[in-house]
Amino acid sequence: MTVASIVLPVPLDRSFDYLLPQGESATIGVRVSVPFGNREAIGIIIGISETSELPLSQLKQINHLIDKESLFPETMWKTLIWASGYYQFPLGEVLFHALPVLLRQGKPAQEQPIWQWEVTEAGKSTDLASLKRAPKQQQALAALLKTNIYRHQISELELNEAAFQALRTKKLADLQATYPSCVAWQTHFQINGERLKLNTEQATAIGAIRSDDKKFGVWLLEGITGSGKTEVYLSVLENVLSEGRQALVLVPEIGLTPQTIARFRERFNAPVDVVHSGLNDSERLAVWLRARRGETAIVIGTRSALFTPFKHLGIIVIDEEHDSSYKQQEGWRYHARDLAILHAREENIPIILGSATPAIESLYNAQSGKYHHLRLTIRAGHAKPAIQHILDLKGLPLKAGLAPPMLKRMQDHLRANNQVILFLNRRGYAPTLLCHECGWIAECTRCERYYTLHQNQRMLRCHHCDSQRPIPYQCPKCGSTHLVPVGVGTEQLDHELAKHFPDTPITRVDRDTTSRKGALEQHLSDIHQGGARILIGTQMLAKGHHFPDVTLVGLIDVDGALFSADFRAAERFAQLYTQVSGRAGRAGKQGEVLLQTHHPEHPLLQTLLRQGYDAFAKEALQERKSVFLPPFTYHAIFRAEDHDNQQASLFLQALRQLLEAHQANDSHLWVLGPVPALQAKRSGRFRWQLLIQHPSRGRLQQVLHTLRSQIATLPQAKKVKWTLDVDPIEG
DNA sequence: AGCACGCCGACT
DNA sequence: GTCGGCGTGCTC
Repeated sequence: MTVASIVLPVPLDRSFDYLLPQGESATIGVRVSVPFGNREAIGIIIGISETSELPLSQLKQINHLIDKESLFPETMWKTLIWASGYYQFPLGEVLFHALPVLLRQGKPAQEQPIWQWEVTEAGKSTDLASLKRAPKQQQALAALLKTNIYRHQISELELNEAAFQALRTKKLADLQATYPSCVAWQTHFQINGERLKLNTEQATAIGAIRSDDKKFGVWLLEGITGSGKTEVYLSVLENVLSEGRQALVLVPEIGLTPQTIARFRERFNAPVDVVHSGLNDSERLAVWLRARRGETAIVIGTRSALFTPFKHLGIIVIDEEHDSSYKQQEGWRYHARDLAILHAREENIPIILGSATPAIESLYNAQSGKYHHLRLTIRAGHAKPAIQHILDLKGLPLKAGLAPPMLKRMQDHLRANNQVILFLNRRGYAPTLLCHECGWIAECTRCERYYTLHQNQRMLRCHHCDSQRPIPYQCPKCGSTHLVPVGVGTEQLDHELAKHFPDTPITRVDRDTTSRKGALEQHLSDIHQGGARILIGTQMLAKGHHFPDVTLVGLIDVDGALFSADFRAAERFAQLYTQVSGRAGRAGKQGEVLLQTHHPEHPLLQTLLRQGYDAFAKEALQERKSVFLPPFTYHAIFRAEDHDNQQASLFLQALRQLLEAHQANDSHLWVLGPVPALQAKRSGRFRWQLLIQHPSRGRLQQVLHTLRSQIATLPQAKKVKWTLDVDPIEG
């Protein structure tokens, strides 16, 4: 009897043993259908043996095997097993997460056929006139006599499915499965088009990576905006692809711009597959299969594209490696950049981390020699660096959060026929609605957070749980009708500027104006075509896009980032600031960046503006070192939530007690909490968290591991919803 | 996670 | 009298 250990997509940290059907053989990594409880489930075999901890008579038998060979390349398998341990997340859920949806559902790991209608012999010899009483069928048959018709094209040809089905019952036409034919791209690989002329820095970077591109190595490519990072990626890829090896390119969630994709497609005479949110499940599976068979040369995609299996992967590129969208923020909280590095090591291939503003962690790794550090400091073309000003708000009269000098500069830039971008990281009209008589503030009771006033929708909305209610006419406490908005959001900025610049078209880009599908793209193309002169946006406008006619960038409220409780807020601000100021004034036009703050003397601002991102990062690293923060220590956060305010806190307190036993013989183990989470109450649930810190990653892992096995014995654990976040990026 | 079993409140 | 609420327990 053969016993198979099987994991399932359930939050259980264990496998289940099943008997293999008589005469069948199986290997690790294949899917099976098994009876599980009183339902049927898809599982993945993780081990084969002759024995089980249970008597064989108690084991159920596998219903059937779905795959003949493992769905996971050897290296991917190792990476995923490691990741399950490192992130303390059940292996079954990790493995299923790494598969396309259709494979999770048990669909065969084969290309879905494309169905096409074709005419039968009987159909060919049929007189069209005989169908004159069924005009639709007549048209359909006439069309089929000319050429086969793909099922998905029927509506485009103004024919209908029913007509074809009728022809089938008459045996005049039939459906035929076809599979896209494939020619090996390697045999006629070619590099297209003219290469841009490289500057010395680019040539050096390319040379360095190329000379070492057969083995593992992490290359931190730090290149200022406009310094030609993409050109470096492309040139390095030339080498890899010409040897018949494949490439994986990861981009941030909103960084997948058509221009970037076009550059990869244009350069190589080889198939480039893009995994984006617009793909349906079968298209995703198709990319997965093509990559696995080696039929695609390059896969470009966001975080989850990391799990694409390749026949012969030659290199990984992580663009904008500092971007927080590489960290999964729910369920299995993995970091795609960190896992990609691990995977590259497993594959023994190079990995390039590209950014204008590398993560502090990455710079630290470069400094300590773990990564190679390459710099691109020369901006292409004639663009001069932007002029930077700090605008001290103290004592200035503000109009919708704008100081007079800001309005003046906007006026100047608009007169010169340029575009202006204003960043304000707060959507809605005003962050609070206040009663002028008694001081009452409109608050979402489920989250204990202020409602944001949305004037256009005539609603109060909670930005934490997304609940909404009508704007009250009277104060519910004192009955006064004198309710006033306090603070400024993008919507209000929009209103005010429309009054101030009545003839200037304004576009606002935030979650409210881009929630409709395709709306963001529409806004962006408007901006590009010059249809908007003033652009108002939250952070989402900053990433990945550049607008050549923008010469003035205004940051409306910088103080929030300077005095945040989250130690990473300053880093994120510095990255945003550097990215946007790098984009001001390309194409030979002088750019200008204007920062509004009440704290112009703040050392962080001073360093950033006078000496740039690298100097800022050095100081930030020093500071983190002195207060024992990452990357000098490692963090893990237990979060718990419950409807009852007590339970989550009690559970974490119990955890803390377990930790105290570890602390007794390990003075480096720090425990902070339990404390209420940043959003202490959300959607009616009370949220608490417990931070664990240790200077040794391995030691922290051991502690987490034992802790997790102990949790099962805690009675409090069953009452609350808890999660563990290893290497959290939000406090 | 599902899904069943099980024991208490408002209803055709 | 039942339908159904979600607490608890189990899954080879």
